Amino acid sequence: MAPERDIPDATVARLPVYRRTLVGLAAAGETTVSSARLAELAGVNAAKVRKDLSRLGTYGVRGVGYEVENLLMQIGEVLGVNVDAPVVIVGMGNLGQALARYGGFSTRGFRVVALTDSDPKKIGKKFAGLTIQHQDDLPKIAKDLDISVGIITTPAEAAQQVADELVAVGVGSILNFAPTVLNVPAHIPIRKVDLATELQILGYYQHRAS
Amino acid sequence: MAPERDIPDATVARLPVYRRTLVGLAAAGETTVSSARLAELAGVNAAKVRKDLSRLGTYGVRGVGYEVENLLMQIGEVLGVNVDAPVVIVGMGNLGQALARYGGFSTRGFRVVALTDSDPKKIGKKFAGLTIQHQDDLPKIAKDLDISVGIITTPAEAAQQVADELVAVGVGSILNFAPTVLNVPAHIPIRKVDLATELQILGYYQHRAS
DNA sequence: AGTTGCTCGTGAACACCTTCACAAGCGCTA
DNA sequence: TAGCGCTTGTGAAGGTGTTCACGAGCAACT
Ligand SMILES: NC(=O)c1ccc[n+]([C@@H]2O[C@H](COP(=O)([O-])OP(=O)(O)OC[C@H]3O[C@@H](n4cnc5c(N)ncnc54)[C@H](O)[C@@H]3O)[C@@H](O)[C@H]2O)c1
Ligand SMILES: NC(=O)c1ccc[n+]([C@@H]2O[C@H](COP(=O)([O-])OP(=O)(O)OC[C@H]3O[C@@H](n4cnc5c(N)ncnc54)[C@H](O)[C@@H]3O)[C@@H](O)[C@H]2O)c1
Repeated sequence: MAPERDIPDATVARLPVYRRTLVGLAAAGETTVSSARLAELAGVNAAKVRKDLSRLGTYGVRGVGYEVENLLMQIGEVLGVNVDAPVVIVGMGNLGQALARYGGFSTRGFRVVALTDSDPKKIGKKFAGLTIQHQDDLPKIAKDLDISVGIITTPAEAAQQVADELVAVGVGSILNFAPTVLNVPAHIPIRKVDLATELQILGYYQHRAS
Repeated sequence: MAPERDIPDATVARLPVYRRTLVGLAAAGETTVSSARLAELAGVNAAKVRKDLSRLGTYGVRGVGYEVENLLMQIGEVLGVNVDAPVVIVGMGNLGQALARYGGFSTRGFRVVALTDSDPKKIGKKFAGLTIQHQDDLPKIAKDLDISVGIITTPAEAAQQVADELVAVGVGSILNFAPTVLNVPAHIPIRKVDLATELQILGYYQHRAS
């Protein structure tokens, strides 16, 4: 039951990519895959794949490769994809609406179960079968639906306050789209998706090449 | 003129965060900032800030700190934020529309100048002052507007094809939102923004904590 | 000018990650 | 059972990134 502990961060970050690749292979009817092939499809080095997978306690078969289904199950176990985590999206502007309508969550172990906003004009509107509720009702929503993940898509100025509210109602992890650094207790995992930062990084490499 | 070469990847990835922080400080009327303060606001270690900034050839003043305006200019120079890079968004679905309406590009050196899609029903629609054009017209668009950056927000299945088309018309860098690994020539910088991956990484850390 | 307090820049140590290279192991065939 | 081809798992080496710790330098005040 217990997945192996202490998987390196770099490995954890690659597991979802392996998983996605394996889902594709399984759909194509492949039953086994070598580290070399998986590496090519996932865009990484083959030795890295083997080292990563060995961290799971997963063992491949020498001379043959890894069993696709088995590997999928093991990675799913480690990532917790097999449990369905309830998600709330806070801030139903441009981005929040796009996320609410996105269908790619369900196959990855996440289910958007609530949408909130602080703008009275938005309350009551529907997206993808859910009604936007007021941010002030978050405590009740979180309790009723046992919210586990919070996604922040508010303007940067409101993001810290929203993060505090999410932590207060017991959310277990946070994904932040607002371009600002958030302070949360150390035990709450938090990650950011920062489009503008990515573009600027690209800017550097392109700029430098010329 | 020439910025220092060979800035480590890890440093480059942090420069946009420093920049954003400095913009905030400048707006608040601060003229100098210490590495300790900048570190706290940017959520990193102070020694790291100093090492990063020393890579720019930027010099602070001992006993005082760094001059905010000067630092902003230097980072902007390195990132190429001071030139206005024309951007095309390919795939005007949920996400593409949200990005098209997003106002945060202009202050970071990027300007969305064209939107394309392959769905005839979407051609001609307007977003944020731009009209969606057909993907087949990309060569002409790229030439006329001197497109420098391509953002891919199509379904994963179409992403590689779109990437090839972007490369063919001479785009200088690519930002990919589709959950798939893209193959592009080595000289084209490419980065991905992968929401589902981020959620799964969070899943691991949350799962593990329990 | 001398002293004090603060902050930078950086060498050195450490931790983490990647890559190479190869022995060990598996399945298949004869 | 022996031999062969293929692929894994991992020790070791090399590289990158982080953090510590401290000398050096500037400003301000006496
Ligand atoms: N739209 C994009 O493509 C894009 C791209 C990159 C980053 N971002 C970032 O994502 C965030 C959202 O962007 P957007 O374009 O959707 O902005 P938006 O202004 O369209 O939407 C923000 C929403 O948050 C709500 N809100 C504000 N304060 C709130 C609070 N305290 N509690 C709950 N809801 C609150 C607003 O009512 C609004 O509906 C911003 O931080 C932006 O910088 C957006
Ligand atoms: N919407 C989200 O919140 C979200 C979140 C994470 C990832 N993504 C990813 O971003 C991508 C877009 O998501 P979406 O929800 O906007 O999808 P969507 O289906 O709403 O939009 C895709 C658009 O791309 C267009 N398109 C398809 N093939 C094309 C081609 N060859 N050339 C040009 N345009 C083409 C379609 O006509 C459509 O308008 C997907 O890969 C999705 O997995 C989306």
